[in-house]
Amino acid sequence: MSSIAKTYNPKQTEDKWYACWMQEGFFQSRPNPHKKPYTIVIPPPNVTGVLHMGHMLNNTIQDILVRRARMRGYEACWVPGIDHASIATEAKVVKMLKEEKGIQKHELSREEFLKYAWEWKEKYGGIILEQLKKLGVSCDWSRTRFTMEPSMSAQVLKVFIDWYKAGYIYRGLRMINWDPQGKTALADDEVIYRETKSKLYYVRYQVAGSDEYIVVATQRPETIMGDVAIAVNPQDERYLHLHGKQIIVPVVNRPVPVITDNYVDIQFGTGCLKVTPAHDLNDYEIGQRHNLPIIDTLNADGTFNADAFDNDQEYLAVQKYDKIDRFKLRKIIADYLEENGQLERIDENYVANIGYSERTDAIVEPRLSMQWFVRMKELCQPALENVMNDNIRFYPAKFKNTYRNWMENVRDWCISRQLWWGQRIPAWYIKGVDYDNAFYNSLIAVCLTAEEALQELQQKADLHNSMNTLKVPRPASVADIRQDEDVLDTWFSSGLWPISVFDGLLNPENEDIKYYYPTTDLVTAPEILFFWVARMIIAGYYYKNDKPFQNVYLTGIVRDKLGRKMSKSLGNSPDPLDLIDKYSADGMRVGMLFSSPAGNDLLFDEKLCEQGRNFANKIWNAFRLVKGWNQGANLAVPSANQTAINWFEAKLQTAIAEIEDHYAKYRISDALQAVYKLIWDDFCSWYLEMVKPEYGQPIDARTLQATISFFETLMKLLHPFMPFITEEIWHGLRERQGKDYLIVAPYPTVQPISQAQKALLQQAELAFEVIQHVRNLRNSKGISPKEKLPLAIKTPQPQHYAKLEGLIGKLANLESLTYTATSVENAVRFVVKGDECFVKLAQSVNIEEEIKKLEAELHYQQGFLESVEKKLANERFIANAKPEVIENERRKQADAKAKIAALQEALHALR
RNA sequence: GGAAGCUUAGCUCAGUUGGUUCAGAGCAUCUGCCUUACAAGCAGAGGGUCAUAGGUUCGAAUCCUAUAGCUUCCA
Repeated sequence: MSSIAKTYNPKQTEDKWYACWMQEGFFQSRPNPHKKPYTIVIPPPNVTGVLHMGHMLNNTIQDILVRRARMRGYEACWVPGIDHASIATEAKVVKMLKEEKGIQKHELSREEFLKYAWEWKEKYGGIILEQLKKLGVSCDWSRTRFTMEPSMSAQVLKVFIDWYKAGYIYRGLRMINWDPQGKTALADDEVIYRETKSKLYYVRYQVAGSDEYIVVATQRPETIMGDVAIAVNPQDERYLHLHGKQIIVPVVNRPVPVITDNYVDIQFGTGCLKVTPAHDLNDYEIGQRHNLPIIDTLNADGTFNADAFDNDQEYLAVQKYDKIDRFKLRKIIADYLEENGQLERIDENYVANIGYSERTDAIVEPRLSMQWFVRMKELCQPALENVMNDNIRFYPAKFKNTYRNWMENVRDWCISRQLWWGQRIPAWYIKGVDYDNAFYNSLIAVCLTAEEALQELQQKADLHNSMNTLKVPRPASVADIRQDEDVLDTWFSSGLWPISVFDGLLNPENEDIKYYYPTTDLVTAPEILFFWVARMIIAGYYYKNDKPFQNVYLTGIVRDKLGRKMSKSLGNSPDPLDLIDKYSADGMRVGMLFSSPAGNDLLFDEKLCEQGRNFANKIWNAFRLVKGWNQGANLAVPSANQTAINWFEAKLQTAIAEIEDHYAKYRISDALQAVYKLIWDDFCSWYLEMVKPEYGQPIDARTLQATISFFETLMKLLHPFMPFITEEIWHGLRERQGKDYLIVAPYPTVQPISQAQKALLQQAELAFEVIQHVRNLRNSKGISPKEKLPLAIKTPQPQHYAKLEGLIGKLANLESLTYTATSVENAVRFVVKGDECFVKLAQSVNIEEEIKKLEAELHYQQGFLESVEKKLANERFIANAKPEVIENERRKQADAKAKIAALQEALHALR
């Protein structure tokens, strides 16, 4: 025994076994017609990211599922990979170039920039995947994919072209969310709304041809120059007299009409709304309804654009503001209004819901822009249906609601990004044609190469010129055409992930896609239910006419103890690698799981990892104990040991069934909890104590072999959660040959238990109760656990105890266990079921105390019996309740009666 | 503004079809133990009007309604 360390040392163990598993190729998967596939595609982490607690949780769960499937005989395939994270990566590379090399992005050509970006990706891109190995994840690393590698990009472009040709992708002028810092459009869901303290400016607008003025409340005075109308609610009596009048817009002195629109909230501000269609989504919609002009006063970088003003007088008025940043301009305009007596007041305590870019955190600007869109409505139909009818199951199911809500109100998806890092949109234009005008949309070629595009554009130009008086130039060579500058949204490529990782779009008949698709489980965060999950489902039904995965397990958000989301800026996130270092990967995995029911956020506490580490140590010491036993020659198995073996065998079977049930419902942390209890409580605290030989004594062969075999089963059950220590112990329990590794050992299956086993489990419960009473008695009387005590049981059914006598004697440290027909004098007594138990003590018994204790128990039992009998006396209960429920109440009644009788007898004897 | 969800022990959470010996676990607390596998441990104990108010039912933590508080998603 001395050769095994007293505390478990995970460090070498973990590195050793991970290397072994890799070398033996256990993670690698190939289509195998003799096995059923079990497939997971990893939610690809960002190339820019660092490992955080969310990855830990997410990948721990995936690994548990994969490892269990592998042991259960499935062909388990976990495909890892990373995504290119267009905006985030480009921002990082731009920053790096500026800080390290003093290069501005605009000084570089697209090709030069991309060269740097790829270098950056090569250097940092795989970090997370490397770090995940420390966690023990069993991904098939030979299948690692990257969303921008050529074969993946080719698939992305194919989809763009397909969907364009099918009419699902179009180019259009839309109000989009513009990130002035990233200088790119954002999808709706890339905008994060936060309550932000702001100011509300009350500005006076003069009514044309009168001295009257109205007051308009605005949060953004810098947009005043783009005002094209004043809107009031038609019901608003304060402004009835202004209907049809003209109002003079300050600064530019533009007369604009007063219009009425139900959108205007009478309560908000003054009830007058300035309408600036170019800079507010609602205003844009009002503008559309009322046929208002659009004056776009902002440049792409968020500065003022004086060129937007066609009217000379207006141009002269605003010329001085040209190229001034929007926030500086806000101040300037406010000051200007103030000086001209047009600013009535400022509400300094206004809180507005302001949109920020998810990537750059810049305040998002609504902007009209020519972008590419996916028409969602029709594509979403099968994706919605198949979730609602449970063809794809969500765990927890409550997310179906959220999903439906989004799918039913889905809006077209803006997929173009004004960036370089990403798949460049395969759309081609004729140089010299003004494509800002949607009229020329018919002169766009969507195809892979410039050569194809040239041909197509020539034809289109010819056709156009034959039908229109406004001619366009006919491109003579590829030099006369240009490709779209923009790239595609990253989610456009990750939405294809479950198909594209198997090369299923360009090579749809290949072995892999046929075998592994649809994948089995997807584990991800609810935050990206729409970004990602929904889009994979859409693509899945479009291209494979089948779901991309059968089950979606949605994890919670990892928060700190105070319930705050873990973030770098708050500094409240521990470094997962430090935690692994401190508590081992096994400990960390257990810590993550301990408090994470599906879909609920988990408040992470390092204590849980500590608990995981302690658990590993507990197992380790159980292992030390068993390894320390010497098998005695020709020793017969003692009957107490045989009972212990029979009991644990039965216990094990019920636990396996329970664990199985938890897994079936994706209650992973409950499954862990059940394994934890089985090992710590049932195996270590009860079973090992039952069979443990006295110090230095040998153990019989039957018991030793049974114990080792139990230990093996337990390691199998625990392996998905704690892969390292279990593999270590697996190899420590027996000599192993060849590929006899736990990672591929067959997982225990549920065996039904017999009536005899059920009875034994019940008898053991009774015995445990007796043992606990005796232990409690020692505690309360200050009697040492070493002092042996005599126990007498007064029972009409001694056979209930017969099998476990030896074990009761051992675990309660009894001097004797006898049955008695009469009360034992001068003894401490307790009642188990209907049986009175007596422990005679050397010290004298405090009769008063004993009476009090028994009376309290009696009082409770009587109350309980009363409630049960009330139920049974109720005719309607007897009439309505299910037979087994009534049966149960009868049993409760009988048990309580027996117990009361025993208690009364005990009290009678004492008095 | 629209929608969904949550509220159970000091803390974090289970509680499956309404009925299992007064509602369970882990952590924390308290008591006693350095008992020859384990102090990263052992043996025990205490702790809950299941948010509030009604309702349905023989029976409610569980179903319904309202109220309060919290959270998330969408706009």
